[in-house]
Amino acid sequence: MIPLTTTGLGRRHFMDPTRAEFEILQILWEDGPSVVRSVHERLQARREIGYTTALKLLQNMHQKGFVERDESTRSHIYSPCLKREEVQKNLVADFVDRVFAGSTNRLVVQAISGRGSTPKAKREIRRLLAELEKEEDGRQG
Amino acid sequence: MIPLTTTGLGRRHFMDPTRAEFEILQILWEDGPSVVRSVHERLQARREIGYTTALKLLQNMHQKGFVERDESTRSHIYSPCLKREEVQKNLVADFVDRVFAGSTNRLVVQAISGRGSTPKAKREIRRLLAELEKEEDGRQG
DNA sequence: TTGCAAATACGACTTGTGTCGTATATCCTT
DNA sequence: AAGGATATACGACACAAGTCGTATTTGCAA
Repeated sequence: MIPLTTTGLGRRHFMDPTRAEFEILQILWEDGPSVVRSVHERLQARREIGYTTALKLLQNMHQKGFVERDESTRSHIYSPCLKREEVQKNLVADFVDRVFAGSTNRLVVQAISGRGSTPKAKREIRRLLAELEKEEDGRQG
Repeated sequence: MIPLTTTGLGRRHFMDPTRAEFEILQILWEDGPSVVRSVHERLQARREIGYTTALKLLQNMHQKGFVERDESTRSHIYSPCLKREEVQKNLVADFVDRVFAGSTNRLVVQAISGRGSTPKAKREIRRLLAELEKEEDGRQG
C-alpha cells in the first residue's frame, strides 16, 4: 500500500524534511555551519518567528539526523548532513509521483510551457539537454 | 511576510487542495462526475481507507468549492470545479518557489539530469521546446 | 407500509508540525 | 564572586489534515 504523506516513510527508508526544516536546510547550505542565532536571523528576515522556535526546529532536525552539531562551544554549531541535490531529487521524485503520476516529462512540460519560463530559459534548457545527450553518447556510444 | 505553508492563503487568494484532496481530484478528472462509492473504490485500490473518510473528504472539498455536487439523486454526484492544468500549475509554482528559489530552470535541470528521464524522454522534451519556440516566433517574430 | 440496505451528516479522536513560554545552565564582566 | 546576558532543554498549546464511528435520513422491495 502506498502511504499518503511524504512524511511517514514512503518507499524510501528515511523521511523527507518538512517545509520548515527544508527552509532551514537551505540556509545551512548557503551559509555553511551556523549557530542558532544566525539561523534565526535569516529566518526572521523572511517571516515572523521566535528564537526558541528556530532552536527547537534545529533540535528536532538534529534528532532526526538531518543536521549534526558541534557542541564544543557554548553556542552549538549546526551543519547539514544531507546533500542539497539529494534532498531536491527526493522532493522532485515525490512531487512527480503525486502530481504527474510519475511522469517527469509531464512535469517538465508543465513547467516550461505556461508562464514561468522565458525564451532565454528555454534556450538554456535546450543547451543543457544537448550537453546531457552528448555526455551519454560519450559514455556508451 | 511570506507564510510557510501552502495552505493558509499564500500570495494567491485561494487555497491549494491538500494531498488527499488532490488525490481525489485526480480520480474525478479521470473518471468524470462520480458518486462517493465509486471514488472510495478507486481510493481503496491504492490504500486502506474507510468509506466515510472518502465521504468526508468529498464533503470538505465541496465546502471549499473544489468540487460541485448534484444532489438531485440520493447518491450525490461530485465533479471537479478546478481545471487539472490550473491546479498543477499552482502546485508547480509553489514547489519551485519553495525548493528552487523560484527558478523553474533549476527544477527542470534537476528533473532531467538525474535518473528519471530516459534518453527518449529527453528527445521528447527537446522536441517540445522546439515547438514552443517556433510558436513564439510565429506569434511575434 | 414497514423495514432493511445504503447514503449522508457530523462530532470526535489522532498525529504531525510549528509555535512559544519558562526553567535551567553557562559564560563574561565588573 | 555576583549578576546579567545569552544558551539550551523541554513541556505544552494550537491548528490542520486525515481518520472513523455513530446517528440520522431516504429510497426500494417484499
